Amino acid sequence: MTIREVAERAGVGIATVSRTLHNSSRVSPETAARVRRAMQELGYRPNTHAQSLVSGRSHMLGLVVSDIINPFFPELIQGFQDVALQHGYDVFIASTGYDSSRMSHCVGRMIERKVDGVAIMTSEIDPSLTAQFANRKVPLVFLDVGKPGNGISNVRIDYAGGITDAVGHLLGLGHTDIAFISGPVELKSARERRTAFLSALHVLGREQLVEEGNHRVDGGVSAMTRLLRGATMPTAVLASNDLTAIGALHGIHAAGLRVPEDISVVGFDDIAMSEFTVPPLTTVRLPRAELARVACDALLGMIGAGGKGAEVRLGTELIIRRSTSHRRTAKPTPALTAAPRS
Amino acid sequence: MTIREVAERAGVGIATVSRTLHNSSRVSPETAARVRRAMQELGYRPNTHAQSLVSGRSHMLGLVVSDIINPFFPELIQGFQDVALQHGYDVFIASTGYDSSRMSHCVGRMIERKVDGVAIMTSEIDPSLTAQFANRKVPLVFLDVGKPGNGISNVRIDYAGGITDAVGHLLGLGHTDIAFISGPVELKSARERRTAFLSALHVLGREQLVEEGNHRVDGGVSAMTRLLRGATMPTAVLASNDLTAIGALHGIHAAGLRVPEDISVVGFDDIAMSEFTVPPLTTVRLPRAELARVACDALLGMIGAGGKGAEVRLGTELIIRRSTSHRRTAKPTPALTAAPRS
DNA sequence: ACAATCTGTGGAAGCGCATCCGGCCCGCGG
DNA sequence: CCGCGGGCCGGATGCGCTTCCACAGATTGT
Repeated sequence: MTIREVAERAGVGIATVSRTLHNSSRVSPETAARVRRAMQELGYRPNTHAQSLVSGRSHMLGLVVSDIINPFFPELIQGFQDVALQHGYDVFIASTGYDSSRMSHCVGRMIERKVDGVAIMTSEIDPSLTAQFANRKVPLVFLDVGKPGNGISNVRIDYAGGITDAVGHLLGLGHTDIAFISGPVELKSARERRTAFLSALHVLGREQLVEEGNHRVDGGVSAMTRLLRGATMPTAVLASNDLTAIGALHGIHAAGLRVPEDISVVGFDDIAMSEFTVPPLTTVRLPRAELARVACDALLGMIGAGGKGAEVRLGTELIIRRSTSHRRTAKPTPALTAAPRS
Repeated sequence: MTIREVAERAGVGIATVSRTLHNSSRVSPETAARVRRAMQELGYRPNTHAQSLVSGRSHMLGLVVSDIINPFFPELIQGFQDVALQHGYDVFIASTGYDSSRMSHCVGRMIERKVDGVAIMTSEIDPSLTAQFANRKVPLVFLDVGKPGNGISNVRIDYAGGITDAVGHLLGLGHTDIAFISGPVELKSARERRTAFLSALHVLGREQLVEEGNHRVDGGVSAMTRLLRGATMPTAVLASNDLTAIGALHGIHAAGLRVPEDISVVGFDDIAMSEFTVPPLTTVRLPRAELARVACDALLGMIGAGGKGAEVRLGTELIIRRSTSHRRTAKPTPALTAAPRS
């Protein structure tokens, strides 16, 4: 099924078919209609590889994420795909799973497939890989870690603002023994949140409780367990992301304590699941849909205009649910609290 | 950067470069080494569009899922991609979001991009769309709903077995008032589970409580709420998938009841989150990684051999965690139970 | 010794398409 | 009535690659 067969059936030349396909004004309406009918009848589909070969563009966008299993990313992917599809682009997803060789492989494939632009929504990427894109003049959008320049844009999230809001909320509830469960230190965005926590609590002038997690549930569980065994038990815990907070919820429950009566918990991201945890999680919403839209728009803008990159800033929003409450005057011990498990 | 430049630099013909690229034995080792060095120095990458144009194959596999936000699918996607990548294939993901026009659009793009095979991991697909693939001799793998044939394979999950196990577990714990929260009736796999539940409980010879959900958390919440308001309150609830079960957990907690003391809950799927709910969810594991592997293998097999399709069956496994326990002798009412919320 | 193979290589055709360029026909002004 | 411009259209070309075919030189069998 080629353009030639369509041309034959419609009784026109192949050039006319091609023009019709692209809604060129240089085809008379009657001819166009005839061509379109022929395409319809034959079930014709243009071969994108031939199109790409001739045009040098693939109408594909690359999207690099670190872990598709992390609920943060599917929502991002969805939003990104929505925008891309609207503009006639397809999305080529690379989930690296924190594996640098796989990452490198995927970058290679993207180059071979001649993606028109790439959104790198993870900070765990080797600069030599991004350089490969830059060398080939592939527009890039980074999350947090990019420096805007020629063909490079960056979306910056105001993590510090979000953390400050969360700490303010906890302080307002009377909490002073507030612990933080951080993400992996290698992650720039995680370090940023940790730093913001520390400086937000600096006013209290005392040593702060910080445990390291891994931005996954299991890390939250073990960090929480360590916190519970510590000398000073916190009355509130702020987690670097929602998965970690869910882990904390789990850890607290396993220790026979209750949320928020005994300990308040705050997350970060507002993944879909947070609304339905037990109890529903107070968290800082990171606007993923908007992030996706902004990133995709930035990419499309650079493709179209070949223009300079830009930096876009995105704020956050505190979502108060039921995992936070006023600090209790008397701190309970596990022994005094009925274990909710039979 | 084309094959011609590489040929020039290596002092050979383009045919030799192409042969080197494909590790043809018809190139002398010395020449091959020279060519490879030239490719290295130039940072050469073959243009896949040219390759696809000439070969008619794209080395891409399509993967159709209904909702990438549903945690079931990211894990499936991950597994599928793993296998595909190992065999040198890239994956083109279409998340339809239950929108048939988007679905149709994505199918069109897959055809245009000449995918070598498609895994359709959702039953919500219009037969006319799958026919488009079949007409073009694109191998297909279905989940549950396919009839194996020429170029069509099917992976069948033993939902009935899983449901029977779950019901058996509950029966063994002394429960007799067991409710079921089904998925959407349009979904064949959901109907299958519902039917299995009904026939597994047929032995009790009484009317069964069934509420309809939507395979999402919110549907689980509202179905559970309805159940709690009903004339006979169940002592155990079986949900059609884990998301629904999580919703049930939420609904029970919101009503001031406890799991599993007051009501036992069982899910289906065993998504990653189930391990960390409060309390951890007893559920029926659907082997997603294996499902992905089997589906991808089936596809690759059909591509390679052009062979007939086959049907593969996959069993399930009951995972017992903490959301189920023995039936209490005295059923509590909400008023008698301390509401765990301040 | 010569022919018959075999090995390593290069040239050229063609995959399906977009697009440049040239040709046709119509209607207009001179 | 002729020339000329503009609106439509068709053919040729080339995108980068694979692969068929041709060919030169080396190797073997007879």
